[in-house]
Amino acid sequence: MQDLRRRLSDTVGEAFARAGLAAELGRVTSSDRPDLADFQCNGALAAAKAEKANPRALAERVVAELAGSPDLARVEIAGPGFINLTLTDAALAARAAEIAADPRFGAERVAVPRRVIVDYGGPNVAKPMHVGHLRASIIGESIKRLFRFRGDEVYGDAHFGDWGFQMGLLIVAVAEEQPELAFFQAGEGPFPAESPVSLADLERLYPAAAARAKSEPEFRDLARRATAELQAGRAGYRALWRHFVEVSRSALIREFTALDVNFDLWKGESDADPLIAEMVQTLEDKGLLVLDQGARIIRVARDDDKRDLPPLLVVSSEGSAMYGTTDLATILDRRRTLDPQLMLYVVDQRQADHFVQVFRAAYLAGFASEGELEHIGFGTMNGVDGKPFKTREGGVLKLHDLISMATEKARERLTEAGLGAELTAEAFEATAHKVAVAALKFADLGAYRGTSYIFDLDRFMSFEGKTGPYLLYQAVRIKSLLRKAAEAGAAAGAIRVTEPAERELALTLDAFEGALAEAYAKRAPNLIAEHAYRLAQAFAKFYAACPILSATEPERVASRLGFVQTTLGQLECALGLLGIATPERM
RNA sequence: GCGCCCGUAGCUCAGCAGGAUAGAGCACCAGAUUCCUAAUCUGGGGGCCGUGGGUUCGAAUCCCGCCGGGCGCACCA
Repeated sequence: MQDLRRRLSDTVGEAFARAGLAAELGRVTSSDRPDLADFQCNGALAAAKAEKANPRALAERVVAELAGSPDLARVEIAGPGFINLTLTDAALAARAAEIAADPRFGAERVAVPRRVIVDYGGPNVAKPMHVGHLRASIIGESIKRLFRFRGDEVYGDAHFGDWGFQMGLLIVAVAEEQPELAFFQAGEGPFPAESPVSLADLERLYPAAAARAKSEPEFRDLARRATAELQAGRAGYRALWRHFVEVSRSALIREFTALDVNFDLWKGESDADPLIAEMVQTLEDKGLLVLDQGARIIRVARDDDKRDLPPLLVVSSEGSAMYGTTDLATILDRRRTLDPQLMLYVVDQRQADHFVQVFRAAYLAGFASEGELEHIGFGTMNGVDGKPFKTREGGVLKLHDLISMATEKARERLTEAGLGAELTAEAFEATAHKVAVAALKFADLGAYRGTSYIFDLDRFMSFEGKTGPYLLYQAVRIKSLLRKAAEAGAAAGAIRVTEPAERELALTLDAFEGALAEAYAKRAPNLIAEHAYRLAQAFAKFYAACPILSATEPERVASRLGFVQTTLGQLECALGLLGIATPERM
């Protein structure tokens, strides 16, 4: 069940072929001039360039071949040779009816599903999530949902940062504060089952230790040795480390759940550790490892590189694994377990070079084929001053505090609207939370992921304009209308298209598939956000222009209720792909 | 220094497989409600698309230079 754009592309493509031109030129797009037509084809212009012919004359030939197409009310040539296509109301109504009957609201599936791992979120042991994690979580979650909806078999992996130097830092920090702990004794244990540290301890110890490591080489070396010993399997360190991981993970899951971000896999960097020794041997056997300044590296530069790409560091001069090492071993691990056809890394754009290094190393080692690994980079979130987001005191804002701020603002707005009186305290709180999450997510996903954006809570939380709350409002208004319809015993029926607002709504509903297809191809959720907003707007127009329950004829009520129901379904579907849930009232 | 990204309306951002009059939201101005959530809708003003060249019948979009901003450049992730 294709969308109108695809069907028209086929029709017009055939007309191009019959006119002796390339069928690919028949590509149809939605009209740039909705006042003139529904769709357009610019193929005659491209054909004219190739054939050195008059574009209007070529367009005439194509249009002649289109004569008699039953769905087209008008076919016109405009300007230098645009072919403008206008559908009949009946064809539009038929398509709307298809969408209404479709549990996928007009969206298609990929022809050949792939197994895909989306690696996102990037939480770390001992580090509370901060605003920097917001984008990775929001964008990754949306891409995961989009790929899954398109029909791929998708696994979201949190890829927990639970290995490497920061663990050594924590171990020496705890050892310094509580040297009497059993964990620091040699031997195989047993070791205490209770964690000697709380989340607050970890959050206090880690930044202090990280800062000290920068200024005190002795301390840094101590931590490096601890890291190496942990990775070598020292039992006490392992036992202590497991406590760090558990304390951190349970806190992180709470944070992610608040954002409606859910992972299928909580694999950590440590899971790749058992593979490292073997992997290093394999890399050695393949002749990829080179000893350089005491470290073992893989050279990944290529002749046609425009700059000097540093090698991938596989084993540090201390003998420990680096994040590139675990990333590489993780690819090997995934190859052996899930064997995905695609791995998407939703990570800050600033790590682009790192991923180029890791991916090339993986290709060289034969752990993946060219094109199976993809870095989905994103820009930073900046403050209203245009600089990376900071708290008023200049520190990094915790994600938890950010969500609290947004929720508080949502409560204020809802109270202003008098919603507090209508809902139970519990329902009010749930709604406020939904509004807050919608505001944050829509603001983030509304902009193209690659560019940085300015975080302005007041703007995001506005109930007017291109915001999450506006979209929720439209959905809520529809739900309210449908409740009234149910009370009145009115039901949706055959869809008819008569009013201009109905035409526009039908065309917008049809555009869902195109938006999703492009969002999928470009890994760009902002296109879904854009569609959701257009749909909400088209509905608002329809709602203002067309009486629904109070329409005079029962057929019209039924038809319009069909539009209403379908709009709600597609809107909630689109918002769902953005990770946004709608409340019942607001 | 080398490389990557960005520069579009007062502000925040789309558009960039070249194509008609460059769009949206906010802000500003003017309207609309006996009726389904007006937290809405309608209309209006506002732009040498950073800049200078080039390719093309046609450039915000492609190529080159320059200016301005952000970021990255192995033993932290």
